[in-house]
Amino acid sequence: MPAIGFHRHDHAACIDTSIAAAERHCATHKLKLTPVRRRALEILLREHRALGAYDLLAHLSEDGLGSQPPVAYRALDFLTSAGFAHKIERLNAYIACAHLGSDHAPAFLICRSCKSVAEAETEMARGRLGDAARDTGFRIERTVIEAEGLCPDCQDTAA
Amino acid sequence: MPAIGFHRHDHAACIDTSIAAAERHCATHKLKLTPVRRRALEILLREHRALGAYDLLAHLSEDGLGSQPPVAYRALDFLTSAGFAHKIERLNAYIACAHLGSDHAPAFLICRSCKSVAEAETEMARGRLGDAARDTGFRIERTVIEAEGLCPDCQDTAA
DNA sequence: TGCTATTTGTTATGCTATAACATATCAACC
DNA sequence: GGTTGATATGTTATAGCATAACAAATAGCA
Repeated sequence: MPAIGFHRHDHAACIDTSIAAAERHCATHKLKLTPVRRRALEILLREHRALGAYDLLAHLSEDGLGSQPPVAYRALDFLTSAGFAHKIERLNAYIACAHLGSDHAPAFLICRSCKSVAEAETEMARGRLGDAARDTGFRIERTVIEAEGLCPDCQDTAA
Repeated sequence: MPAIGFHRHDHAACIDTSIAAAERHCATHKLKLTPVRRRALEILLREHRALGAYDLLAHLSEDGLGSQPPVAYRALDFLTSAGFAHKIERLNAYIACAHLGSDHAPAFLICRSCKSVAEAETEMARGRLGDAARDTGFRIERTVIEAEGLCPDCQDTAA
């Protein structure tokens, strides 16, 4: 299972590994992976794409785990706070973390054609953002780094 | 008037310069800076902060220039397409471009305390995002680069 | 002038997100 | 074991962001 990229991988194993990592992280940090939260994470992992909060809610609802928006948003708050999922600001959507367990500042490549999203890692202090922050004395706490464009497959299709 | 930063500058001159640059750009590119569009740009420049579409609409409405959401969104579409304004995805808000006229990939520093926003410039191919794109064959068309944190003033206040 | 494309006006609606309060569950402590 | 406080869930209502669709006006050009 590659950390970055649009290619295929052993998805069932990827889900199991991620859930196990989430459980370890919760045990270590005294967080509770309750049924709703765990199911939400499973759904995001299984879909393997950015889901809107209401899409997630629809899935949760099928499983009898809440039917009102706050249920989904609370689960997403937990997952994003714990680093198990990320919000894609450009899409107002949420995606399971691809490097679950490590503390990181994620970056995303978003295909405008097939809507697939790949996660990379960044260093907050690098690039112009870091330069600008240093120049002005700004203290960065969180970064949103997203690129929109065409993934390799969709470039081929277009050509 | 500095391109980057949170400090004071000659704001009236900054507005005039930007409007003039916008007019030149429209003349060159056969774009129409209609009354609504021009007023919207003036409002964004004058406010000098990120405004929600409905905030902008309220200002336009005071001037008798439309009272329904699409009016604001159309003006914003025009301004952002032309590069006269940018959307801050993290805030669902819009801000006048600080380097109006030049083609660029903007980056933003957003203070979570006072909500001020500073614009810097980036190179799309730099940093991890560019590395990841090259590694995977992804073709970047647009980037969203935003940092959230504390500006120098708010760091001082907190201390 | 008449044609066409663009812009604006307006209604209605859909998607995204949270405030507020009630209820339930859990863990720690006496 | 029961009380207490903190955390999590259920539910209603509403706020905030954005666009589809169509009608009317306006501008540029043959």
